[in-house]
Amino acid sequence: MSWCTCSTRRPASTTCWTACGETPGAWTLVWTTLTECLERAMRAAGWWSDERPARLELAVPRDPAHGDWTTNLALLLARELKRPPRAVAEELARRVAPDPEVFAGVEVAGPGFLNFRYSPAFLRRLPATIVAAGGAFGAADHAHGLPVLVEYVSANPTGPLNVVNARAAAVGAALVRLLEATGHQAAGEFYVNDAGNQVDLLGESVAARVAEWAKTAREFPENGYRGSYVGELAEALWRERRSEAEAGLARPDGAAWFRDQALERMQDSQRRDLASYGAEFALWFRESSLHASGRVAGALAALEERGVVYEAEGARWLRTTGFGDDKDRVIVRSNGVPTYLLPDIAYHLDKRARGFRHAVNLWGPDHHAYVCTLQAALRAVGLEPDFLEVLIVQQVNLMKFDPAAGHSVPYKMSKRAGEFITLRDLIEEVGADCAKFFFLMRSTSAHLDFDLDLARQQNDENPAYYVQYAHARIASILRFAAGRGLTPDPGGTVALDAAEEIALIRRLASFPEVVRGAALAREPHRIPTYLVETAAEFHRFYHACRVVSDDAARSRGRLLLAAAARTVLANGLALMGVTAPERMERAAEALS
RNA sequence: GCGCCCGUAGCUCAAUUGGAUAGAGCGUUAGCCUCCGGAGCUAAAGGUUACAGGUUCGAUUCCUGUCGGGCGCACCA
Repeated sequence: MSWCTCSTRRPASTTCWTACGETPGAWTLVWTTLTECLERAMRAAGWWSDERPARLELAVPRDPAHGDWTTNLALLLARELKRPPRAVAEELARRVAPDPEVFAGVEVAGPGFLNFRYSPAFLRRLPATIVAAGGAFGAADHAHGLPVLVEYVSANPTGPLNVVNARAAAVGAALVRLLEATGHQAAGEFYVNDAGNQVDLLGESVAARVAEWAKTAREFPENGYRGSYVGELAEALWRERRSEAEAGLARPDGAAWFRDQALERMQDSQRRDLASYGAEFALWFRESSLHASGRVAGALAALEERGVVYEAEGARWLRTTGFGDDKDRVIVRSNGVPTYLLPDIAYHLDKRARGFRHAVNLWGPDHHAYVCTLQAALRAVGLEPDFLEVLIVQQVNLMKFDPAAGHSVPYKMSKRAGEFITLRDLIEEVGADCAKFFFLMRSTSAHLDFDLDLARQQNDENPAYYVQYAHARIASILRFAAGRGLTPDPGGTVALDAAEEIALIRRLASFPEVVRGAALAREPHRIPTYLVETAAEFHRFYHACRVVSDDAARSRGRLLLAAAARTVLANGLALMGVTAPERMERAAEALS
């Protein structure tokens, strides 16, 4: 193992976070070294205990007056030690020795906070560090390659994707990127429920529509799928595969052909929609493969071996009570057919068997009652208690402006069966970037009011353009400067000491911590929140500090800072799956 | 009836898992372009964080109860 030659002496493989130049493009958080620094101080004071690290809290304070990093460690210790918090803080402050290349020092403030402040030299160096790191800035190896499977969307293949699927797709894809950026080995997966009677029903519905083309009598199934896409599927089959379709209608067991055709085509359609939306899945996992490979039967055997299955009322029950569920669940019906729970167990055993150490599932609001059940079932079959983590993606209310009411009201979808707004409609209406930005802007667990009119507007009222505009504006400045032969100062040698310059640098410095927090809390919305604030910080800098001026040295220094801001904005947008445009053109205002 | 999510400025939402003076956008009002993109910036106004208790140095955050909104409560998936 090689070691970085700078003062941190960190193993080069885990990368050095200072601008020492030994491992450019690599960035380990200040967080890591501050944690170690506090650990040493506690050991020196004799206050160390092994469970301490898990509780150690470091944060970037809201108020810049409180420094660049802060910890409430002394306040927590004071309770255990039964000593005044200020006294504990003072003693810790005497013993911590933050790297002088990075921190100007530590101060005790308020009831007993320890506040750390970056050194001027570190701040001056930072823009060059960020630009050198490029797309890697913000990423850090926190999880050491922990394999995590994120399952999301997983819509039934019986119809087009809806707006909640669109929200889940935006959140899931962002989560995968966030986990990768924080050192997880993350994979996205789509679970296809192709084995239930829903798919049979779709097949029957399509067959009935094909029969209309064939002028054959065939009853449309009760509760069949009546959306216009069923008719379109039928027409496509009739035009492209007429002889097979006719044979399928004639045979008593011909429904299977329609089911398989409908399934393939629906899945292709969903795959195309999601790909155009930037949600790529490493695997589309079919439930039917679990049955075919014997894994469902295997799961049942594993459960029985553990003695958590019993018979009652002609069915077989899983004793999920005792593992956190409030009642036991049927896994094999009295007619011998498994319920959905059993393949779900088999599926998660398969996830674990494929090497994933953790599973994150994104489910719609109608499944939240099932969370406890499945988690209990997985514990019953012997998986780690916290193997499965479920995030509920809450519902979306599409809103439209109502002139009569004077404000936006929920957009009423057509009452006709099967008519609803699809993911594709939404992209055509407001654009993929805008849709993703709006979905990611809000906390996943909260209901979302999606204002269609606002999202469609290409003007200053649309928050989605604000961040993109800042990025495009920086690109424009760099183009303008290049035309005058000015490029960013690569060495970061020019002092940037205007208040707006320092405020911007400090904000850029906190990006890796925001990424870490967003990934850890599974809260992608922290990224757009941060980016909006960062864009605002940049605009303030832009208005206060003329970038390209007659002073070439100063111009190059400010160009470097602008380039660093662009790097952070681009990296944040990339995490969201939103494009970072080099230039933006306003659409024609004349459009109705 | 039971369970889960939510209740923060007129509206839509933040608030770094219990931290310091609760912040943005939209809307309202008043300002800022001889100059790098005005899709921008500055400022004002707007709050008993639904309500009542509790836990502690400290609560929008945690606990209990009440009110209000949403979603679930199958041998459907």
